[in-house]
Amino acid sequence: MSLHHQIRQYLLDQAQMHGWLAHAKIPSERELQTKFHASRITIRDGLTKLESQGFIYRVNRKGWFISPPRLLWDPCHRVNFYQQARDQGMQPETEVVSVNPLYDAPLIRHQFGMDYGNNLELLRLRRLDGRPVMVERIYLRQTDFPGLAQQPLDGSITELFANKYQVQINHESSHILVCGTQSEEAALLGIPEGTACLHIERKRYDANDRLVDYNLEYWRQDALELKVSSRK
Amino acid sequence: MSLHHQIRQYLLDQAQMHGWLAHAKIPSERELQTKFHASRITIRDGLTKLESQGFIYRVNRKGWFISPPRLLWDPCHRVNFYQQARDQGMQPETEVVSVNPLYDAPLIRHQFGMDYGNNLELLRLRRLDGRPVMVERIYLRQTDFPGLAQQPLDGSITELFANKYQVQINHESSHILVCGTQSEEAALLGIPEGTACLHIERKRYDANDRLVDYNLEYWRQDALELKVSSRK
DNA sequence: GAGTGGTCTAGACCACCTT
DNA sequence: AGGTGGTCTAGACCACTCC
Repeated sequence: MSLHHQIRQYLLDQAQMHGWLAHAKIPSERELQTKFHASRITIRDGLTKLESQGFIYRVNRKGWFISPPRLLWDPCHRVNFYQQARDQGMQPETEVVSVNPLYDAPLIRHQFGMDYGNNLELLRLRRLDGRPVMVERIYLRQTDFPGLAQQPLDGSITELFANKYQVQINHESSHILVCGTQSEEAALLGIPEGTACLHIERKRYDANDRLVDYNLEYWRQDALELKVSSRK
Repeated sequence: MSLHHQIRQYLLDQAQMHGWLAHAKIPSERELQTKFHASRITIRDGLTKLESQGFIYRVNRKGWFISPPRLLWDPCHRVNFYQQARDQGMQPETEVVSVNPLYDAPLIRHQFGMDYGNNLELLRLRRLDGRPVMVERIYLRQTDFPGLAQQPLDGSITELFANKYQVQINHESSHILVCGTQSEEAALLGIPEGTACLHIERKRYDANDRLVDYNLEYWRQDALELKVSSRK
């Protein structure tokens, strides 16, 4: 029986015995070493595998913790993040990390076609029950949303578009894949650079098929479960 | 600069210099060891990280290879797997691993409600350009599809439903998440047990809202990119 | 200062694949 | 038989967190 199975079983047993809950800290790597008479690398291999399966997660230099249930999310019937989280008994938070004009970013500007103008990047970190779970970069045309940086940006961007600027999202297209985190995203999420994450790239359009915003999301891979339904 | 970055950069440079393509074998771990004057564990850490990012993949005890482009897949406008793959210049194959009646599987039978009857499990392995990329388990009611096991099962199940049994899929619901592979799935995909994979759970219904089939897919995480559009 | 994970070295033996 | 990855030991030092 391979080691990460043993560790998994041990953690499951302990969790049941001691009533461990989501976010509970598990014994340190050195404790597990003596418990299993194994070397630290072996233990870490097992923990890393459990992490990649979404069973535990790590906080840099603090420890390993039991993963909570995933947030269930429907990218099509896109309801408000706060609503969605609260409905599932989680405490959502949003932190605005930075708002910056983009002077030179050909790949982003290319998304907006010939319609250049200065683009704006909004970088936000979202938490559930205090744990950072997602970093998103939102790109839009500064000219579409004058004075946006002075608005409260920690709520629903969609609602801000609609209420302050009379811009309605009509339809959207998303790509979903597993990829690695870049250094800034990793630092914000509190995970080592290069750790795999669930990546969602989304383009949202108005009723005239004009791109309104371009959105890159990076989710801790144990934090999200997507739900997609085809039309009936 | 962290090691997996160095390795990544080295591999990218080499790939460009030598014109490496998708599925090209990269130097063995021991070769990389001498090249980087690093211990094997350090090398493996780097390779494992590159793997979890979808940049390289492994074949058990054979080596590490450059990942090909991902198959782009829309679970809503569910076109035929073969069609989708060929349109993207990939060579698709399907292997029927087993077809077995399920006598006792409460979790599966529960999906089919009170309407028990013997359920059937169809286990298939799908390849792209010779590489195993996905394992799927399809569950259905034996009574809905008499003699199914005698039909050719390596093509589109949806078309078989429609053409041989006059059963039309009307709508479906999918859940998408990252999880670990069980031993049988891992063995079929040729990866170590417990490796993270992209998991899709799908339920498909007829026009009367009756569950037709229940489908569990396990994708190598570097093999797939999902595309989802909201209605316009 | 003590404890945590992050990174790394220098070996070892095994199972399996290729030749 | 020789090469590959899979698994493992027994150490080490560092950066950071907590107290």
